[in-house]
Amino acid sequence: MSRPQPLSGFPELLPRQRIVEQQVVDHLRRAFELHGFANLQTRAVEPMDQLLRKGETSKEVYVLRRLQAEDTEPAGDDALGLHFDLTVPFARYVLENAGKLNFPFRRYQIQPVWRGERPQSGRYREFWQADIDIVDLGELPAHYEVEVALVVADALRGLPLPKLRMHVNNRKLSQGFYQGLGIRDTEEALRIIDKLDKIGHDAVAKLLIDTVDATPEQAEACLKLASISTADTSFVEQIRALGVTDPLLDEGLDELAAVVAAVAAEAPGFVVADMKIARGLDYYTGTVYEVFIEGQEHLGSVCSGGRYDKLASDGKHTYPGVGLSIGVSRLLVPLLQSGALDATREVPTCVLVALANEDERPAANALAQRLRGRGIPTQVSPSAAKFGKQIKFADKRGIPFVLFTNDEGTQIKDIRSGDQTTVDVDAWNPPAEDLHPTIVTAE
RNA sequence: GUGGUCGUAGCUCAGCUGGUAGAGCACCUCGUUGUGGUCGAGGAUGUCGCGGGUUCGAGCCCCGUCGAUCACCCCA
Repeated sequence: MSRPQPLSGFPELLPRQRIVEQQVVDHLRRAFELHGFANLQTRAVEPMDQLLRKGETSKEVYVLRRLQAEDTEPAGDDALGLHFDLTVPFARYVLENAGKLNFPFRRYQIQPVWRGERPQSGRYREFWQADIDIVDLGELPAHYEVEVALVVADALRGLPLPKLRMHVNNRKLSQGFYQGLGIRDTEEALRIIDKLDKIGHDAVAKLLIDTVDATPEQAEACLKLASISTADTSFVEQIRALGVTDPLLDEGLDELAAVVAAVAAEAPGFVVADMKIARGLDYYTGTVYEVFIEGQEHLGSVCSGGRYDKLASDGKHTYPGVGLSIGVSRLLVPLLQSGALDATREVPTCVLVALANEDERPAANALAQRLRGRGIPTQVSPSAAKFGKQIKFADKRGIPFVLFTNDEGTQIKDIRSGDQTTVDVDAWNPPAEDLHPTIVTAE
């Protein structure tokens, strides 16, 4: 029997990597709660018709099937599929609980999602998303499009990550511009522009001409727009200078300028208005966001989202929303695997209580419990082996302190420096940075 | 889902035109018989991803499969 091999697209972490992930998630959670977002957890499955509502994403869904199901059993819309994001389940949850929720409602949700795609670096079949959304009843004020961007900027700040950049656009702006130009199928035009980075200027021009019947001049104007990218609100003048007018364009310009101005003020250097951001998902109707790791753009967006006006609607009421989803796995797994991110140790343990002989175990347990009582993670040595072995046990795991009991009383040794001093167990505290493992970045 | 490349010890890798496996690091023991890391000596380790085929003989050739990775697709 050979060793089991990993399953493609289902990454699993080692303990010290998981410590990093856990701390990042804790950080995000604290930040979201500081902004007043309540936590929510939704079930892993949704009915297929809910998941397929957006049409094109259908092929990515993992379908759930009973082992004992008969082949004759229908696997249609009443079948269950694993959710592929957290926005669609949330929209369903809002509709289901509309009567019990207070609007505007803000929530965060940190859960795994599943997609049946072929894995690549940064692309997984099971991965974690950290999602925030704000939904309202009927109308959603535009200022929430500013707020969610600020929350994410705040949440990502202070994490030991490479430089991140948020690219923002507004669908009204792009579609208004295309409309003003006289292009009919503005949705399709948007999808084509979204390919700009991948297939290049000329191929996009050709597609626009072939697919949406754009004239060469219209195609050129679309590409001109897409080339605009500014870190402040100067994009407004640049777009005005292109001479296209449309009411929808005006709306988009105002909304995007508000987002960019606010985020640039709050998190300098973080945001950039980027007219070629379009987003694949077709339910977005206003601001769209994509965050990239600078220099790692090939990984794709590590956080994205936007405003959606009609995702949650029961026919009578509509609950427009805006939200962003951080791809926790995409952000962390490549950094963990390359060693760019690591933890100071692989266990929570701060102190190892050494054992002189097995008879002392009850006393050692009591000693450990006193440290734990003051919040110091402590474990007792697995055996009364030679002290050198016991120190090695701690060293291999990165446990910084070993406690000995000898003629001099209780002594704590910092095994990094070798310093060993007699201490009062009920008064001793490790340096704050040693109490819990922390994240370290490779140079 | 489609196509390309790759898969040898825990890790990084070597292995000639097919002749039944090696290095460095890590690990274990001892020197140092109850305070680790250095140094020295010694030791253990693989169904060569898995399954099948060709051959007197396969780590090496062929087919399949699984995994890794890249591109497409799509997206966090």
